[in-house]
Amino acid sequence: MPQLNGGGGDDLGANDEMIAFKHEGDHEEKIRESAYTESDLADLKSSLVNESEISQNSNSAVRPRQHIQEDQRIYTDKREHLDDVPKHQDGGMYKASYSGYPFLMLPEPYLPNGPVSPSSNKVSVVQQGMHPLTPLLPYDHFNPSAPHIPTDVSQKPGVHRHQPQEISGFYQLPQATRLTSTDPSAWFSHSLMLQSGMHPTGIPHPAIMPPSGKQEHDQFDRNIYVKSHPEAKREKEPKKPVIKKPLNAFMLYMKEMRAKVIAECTLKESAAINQILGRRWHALTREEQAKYYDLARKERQLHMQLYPSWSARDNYGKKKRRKRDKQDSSTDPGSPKKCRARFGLNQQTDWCGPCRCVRLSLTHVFSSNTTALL
DNA sequence: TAACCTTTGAAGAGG
DNA sequence: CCTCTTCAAAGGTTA
Repeated sequence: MPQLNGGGGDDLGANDEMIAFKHEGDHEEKIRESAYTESDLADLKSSLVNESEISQNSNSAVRPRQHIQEDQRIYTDKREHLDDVPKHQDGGMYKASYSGYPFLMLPEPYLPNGPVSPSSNKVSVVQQGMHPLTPLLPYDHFNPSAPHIPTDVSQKPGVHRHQPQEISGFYQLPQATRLTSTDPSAWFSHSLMLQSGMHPTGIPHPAIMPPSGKQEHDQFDRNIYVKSHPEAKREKEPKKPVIKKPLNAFMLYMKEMRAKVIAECTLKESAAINQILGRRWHALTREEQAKYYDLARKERQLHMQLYPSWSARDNYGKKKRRKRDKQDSSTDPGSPKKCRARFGLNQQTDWCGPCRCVRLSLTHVFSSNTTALL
């Protein structure tokens, strides 16, 4: 997979973004689908969804190299477009206040009472009664009224003590929830967080996980490890808390949209939900995706500042994996993804539940997008 | 009980 | 430089 400019590039998207459904079988599915007679509206819609994806992706997910390069050229345009977004947002979008998230400031369209961007209505990220990104932002445990605000910022060498102006602007706390300290660096104390899994405000950072890696919501408040048995813990040798990877754009999108898809679909199986979300992700406009790329970029920036010495490599091997036989699911009859390929559109009664739901969801996506576009 | 499944994207490793 | 692998989330499923 082509690499983004991880350094100064500060990308908003991945280079292969235009190569949709790189995973096995999608190309095959598309071919099969296009071969079917469009006997019902749902099928038509579904096909058109794929067509739109295909057209975005130069007609196929599996193509000769020159086509891929073409994609990358196209994608470069997209990147340029995406790169523009934060520039616009620097003008103040991210200075908008947002309660519940300590670091990331959100563009106005995200605000519960803020203006709604007309471009953001296709797959709305705004949810009733809550901040639209609340479900995806892992920091909703943040308690601005935390009594403990350390005045002593860790002097650990190598840790950035002063947030760049850009960051402090981006991560400016909302008025109602702002800490009494006006020094953003006071929010971040690397050594403190590493030692205790806690944010210097006394609030644990979501990226910090117990060595077990297992999330225990009652103890961690989402991702945050809080020792419940300090004595017992003390006996064990102090293991370094696991600092998780920052979430990428799609992960942020999934966090936000998962509940919505589950509600629409009654499914809870994450594998199926994620398939739906993956397709919906591709159905998003560039602008809509740009929001998440931008959020992810800021996540990475924040993560880098919080844990300058952290590397993704640190977590390699943390998960014990069974023999990952990376089987080609196109040859795996048990793969729920392949029901359409196996049974065809005309025998959807043979499809498993997840596949039926994926299809229904795609139909829904198509309807939404078409409505929005019209 | 813990890995698997499933998705995209980021990052690292290795050829 | 390119390709492959791993890990981020999540929750039902499976070994």
